[in-house]
Amino acid sequence: MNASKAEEITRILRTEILRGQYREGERLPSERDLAARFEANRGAVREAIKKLEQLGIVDVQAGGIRIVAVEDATLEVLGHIMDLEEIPSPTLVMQIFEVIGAIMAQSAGSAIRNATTKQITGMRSILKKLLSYTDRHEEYHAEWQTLGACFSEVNQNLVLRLIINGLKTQFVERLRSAGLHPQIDDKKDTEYLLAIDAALENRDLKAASEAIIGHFQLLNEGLVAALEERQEAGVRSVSNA
Amino acid sequence: MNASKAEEITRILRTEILRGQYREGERLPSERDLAARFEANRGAVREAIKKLEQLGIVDVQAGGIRIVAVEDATLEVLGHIMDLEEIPSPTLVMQIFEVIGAIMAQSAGSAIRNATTKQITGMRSILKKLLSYTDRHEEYHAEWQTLGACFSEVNQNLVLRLIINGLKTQFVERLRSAGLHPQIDDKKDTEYLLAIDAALENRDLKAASEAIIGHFQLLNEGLVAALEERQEAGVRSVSNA
DNA sequence: TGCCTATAATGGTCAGACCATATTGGTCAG
DNA sequence: CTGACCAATATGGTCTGACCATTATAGGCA
Repeated sequence: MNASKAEEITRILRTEILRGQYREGERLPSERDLAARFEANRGAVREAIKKLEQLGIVDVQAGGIRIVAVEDATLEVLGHIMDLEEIPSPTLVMQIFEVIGAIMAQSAGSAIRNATTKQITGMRSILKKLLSYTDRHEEYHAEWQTLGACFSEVNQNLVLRLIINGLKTQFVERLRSAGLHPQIDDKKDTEYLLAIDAALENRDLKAASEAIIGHFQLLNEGLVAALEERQEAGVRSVSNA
Repeated sequence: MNASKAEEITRILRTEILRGQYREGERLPSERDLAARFEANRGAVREAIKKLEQLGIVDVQAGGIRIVAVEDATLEVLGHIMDLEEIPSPTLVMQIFEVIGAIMAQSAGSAIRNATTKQITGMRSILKKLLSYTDRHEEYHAEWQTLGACFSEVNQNLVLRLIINGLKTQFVERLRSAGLHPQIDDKKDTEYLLAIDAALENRDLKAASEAIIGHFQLLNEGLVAALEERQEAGVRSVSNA
C-alpha cells in the first residue's frame, strides 16, 4: 500500500461521486457506515470526507453529507475528473487550453506593461531558445515553463500566478505524464514565436496576447489530434481482443 | 462558539502563516504540541492542518509539517489573504479584476461562438436590463451575475466556470459583504454595454472581449478609488483617536 | 390532515494507544 | 577534525471507543 488509507478512501469515493453514482443533493452513507464498508476507522473516513468537502463535491453538515453539483466545485476537481479516464476527454483538453491561452496572454500583457528593459531582454533570450528548440519537445516545453514563470515574476500578479499554478499541476503535468505530446506545425509556431518576440520588443500588449493565444491554439489542436489518434488506437486494440 | 474548533484552529494558524510568522521551509510545531497549545484534541488539529494543506500553504509529511511559499499555494488562499486585513489591498483588488476581466472576456467569446440565435437574444435582453439599471447597484450587480452564468451555461466550458466560481466566492462576495461598491462612470459604462450588445448581435468575438475588458477596467478603477477613499478615512479616524 | 414533540441518527470532539517512518544526535572509523 | 553510520526519539497515520450538540425523522396529538 503506497497511499494512506484516507487517500484510498478519498479516491474511491470521489470516483463514485464523479461518475454520478449519487444524485445531486442525495446523502452519502454516514461516516460510521463508510468506516464499516472500507474496514477503516471513522477518523480515516473523516479525513477522506474532509478532502472531498474541500474539493467542493460534497457538503458536510450534522445530519448528513450531501452531494454537490460539479459546477459548484473547485478547480481542483478537474484533475480528479481527468484521473477517471485513462485518456483525457478531448473536449476537456480543448477547454483547458482555451483558458490557459487566455490566462497566459493576460499574464504576458501584464508583464510587458511592468517590465524593465533588462527583463524584456531576458524574455526575448528565452524566445530565442524556443525558436531553436522546435524539434526537441522536452527542452521546448521546459523553456515555455521558464517563460511563463518569467511573466509571473515580472507582472507580480499573485492571482494570475496561482491560477496558472493550479492549471499546471492539474493538467499540464498530467498530460505529460500520460505521455501525450502534441504534434505541432513548427512553421506556424515559429511565426507565432517571432510575433511574440516582436511584440516584446515593441511592448505591444495586444500583439503579444494575440500571438500567445495563437500559439496555444496550435498546441491545443496538436494535442487534440494526438488524443484522437490514441483513442482510435485504443478502440482498435479493444476490437482486436 | 459559532465555528467548529477545527475551523478556529485553521483560522489562527493560517493567519500566523500568511502573516509570515514562520519562514518558508520551516517546520510547524508538531500536531501534539499544537493540540496542547489550542487545548484541543489531536484529531481536531489534524483536521485543521488538513485544511491548510489543501490551501497549499503547508506540506505535511511524516517527520514534520513544513511551510510552503505563498506563490505555490492554491487560488483559495487569496480569500484568506483578504481576510487578514479589514480593507483589501488595492493592489490585490486590481490584480483580481484584471483576471476577472480576462476570464469573462474569454467566457463571453467562447459563448458567442457556440450560442444559438435564441441564446444570443437572451443575453441581449439581459444587457437591456443592465442598461436600465446603471443607477441601482444591487440589481445591476445581480444582473451581471446572471449574464456571467449565462455565458457559462452557453459555452459549456467547465474549466472557465470553475475558475469564475472560485473568483466569485473568494472575492466578489467578500468585497460586497465588506460594503465596497465601486463608483463607476455611468456614461462610459453605458458605452461598453452598448458595445457588448452590438458585438453579440454581430457575433463579433473580439469586440465583445474588448468591451468586457473595458467594463471591468472601469469597475476596477471605481473600486480602487472607493478603497483608497476608505483607507484615508481609516487613517483619519486613527489619527483622531 | 397538519403540526409538534420525542427519539434516533449524524457529524464534531475527545482521550489514549500503537505502528511505520523521518529526524536527530551521538558514536566510531577514517 | 570530518564524515558516515546507527540507535533513540519525534512525528504523522491509524485505530478503538466514547460523549455531546445538532439535525432528521417518525409517531402521536389536536
